[in-house]
Amino acid sequence: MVARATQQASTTMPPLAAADAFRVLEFVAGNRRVPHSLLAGLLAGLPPVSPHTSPRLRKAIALRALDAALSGSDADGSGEVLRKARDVLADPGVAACFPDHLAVVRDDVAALRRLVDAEWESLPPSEFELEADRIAGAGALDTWANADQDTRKKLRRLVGESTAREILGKLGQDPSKAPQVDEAANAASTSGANEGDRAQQDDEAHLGRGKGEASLAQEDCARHQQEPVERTTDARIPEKPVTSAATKGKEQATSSHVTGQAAPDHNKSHPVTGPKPSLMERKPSAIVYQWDSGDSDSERPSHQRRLPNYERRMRPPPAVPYKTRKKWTEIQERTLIEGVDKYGKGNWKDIKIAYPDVFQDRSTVDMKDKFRNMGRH
DNA sequence: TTAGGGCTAGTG
DNA sequence: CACTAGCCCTAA
Repeated sequence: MVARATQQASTTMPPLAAADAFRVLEFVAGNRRVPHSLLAGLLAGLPPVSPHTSPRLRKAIALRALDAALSGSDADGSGEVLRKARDVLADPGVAACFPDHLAVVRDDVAALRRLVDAEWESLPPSEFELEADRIAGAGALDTWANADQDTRKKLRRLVGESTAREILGKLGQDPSKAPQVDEAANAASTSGANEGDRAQQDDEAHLGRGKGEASLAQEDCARHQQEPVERTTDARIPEKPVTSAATKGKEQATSSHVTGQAAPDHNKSHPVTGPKPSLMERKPSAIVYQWDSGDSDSERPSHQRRLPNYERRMRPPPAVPYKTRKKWTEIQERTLIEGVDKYGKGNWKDIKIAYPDVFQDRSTVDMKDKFRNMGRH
């Protein structure tokens, strides 16, 4: 399966850029649950990666070597395990990864194992995880708050519709709140300065996170990386195949349901196609393979740990997202008219650039649509 | 980037 | 139910 996966990757996907290969490897190598054989398969399928840029990767590789050395039994008292571990630690590159204490405990296998466990636990988060945290995790509100409309669109693609809604909701654009509340908030904060505060409070309240920033994210990620490996049966990335003429027609027919809720599907006889593919949103049809977790495995020394059983289990489809609508303020309407007077109808880009504050959360298409609506009466 | 077609949440 | 405003999608 590993072989198949890597083969798949190398044949059906464009070759990974070195930087991306690095991220993949950095992420996978640092997950202790991923067996070394699997990592080796991955390495074979990726462009060459230099570990030198990432402490996490360096350390993960060193820890894997130590794990391998410590995996044998030392019950026979031959000292074989200890000798292997010493060999590994003799490598200055490995020793450099553990400046603190690990290199000191060279003749106590049990202590060494405990320390290796601790080192795994404290492995810094991968770039993937940090980035995910920035766009959909603890840092999401900041990132989204500072993103312009186009960037938000991209973010939305990445995190998926329901997560995007959740984040926007926390940013104070919650569609479930009464519109006048939204209006009031709008009027009160032309600058949006207090949005951040409120967002942060919301974030902490909703996510149960009271601690601060970077360290928090790190903790979070460190924890996640030791969590179960999930994998859908449909793990191949290109969810949306190259659009052929035939599928285009279908798509057009259904596309507008995409953002709508539980598409009523009236008068359309074909099956409802899912929302735009997102890298982070779960497909309703996805099947999850998951390590079963509920045991006290972490209490055992690493060499006695078993890889948990691989268990197939269905996940329910994600909650159906709702749409956010933002009413145009009077200022925006007036400015739009002024802009059209000044720059001419159709030069939406110019108008947007001319009044960046007013149209910060409006795309040029929004402006075009609004002007069309305004002209209808 | 823009124009235009079309869908739908929200409102009365 | 009808209508409108806001938004999305695609072609050009």
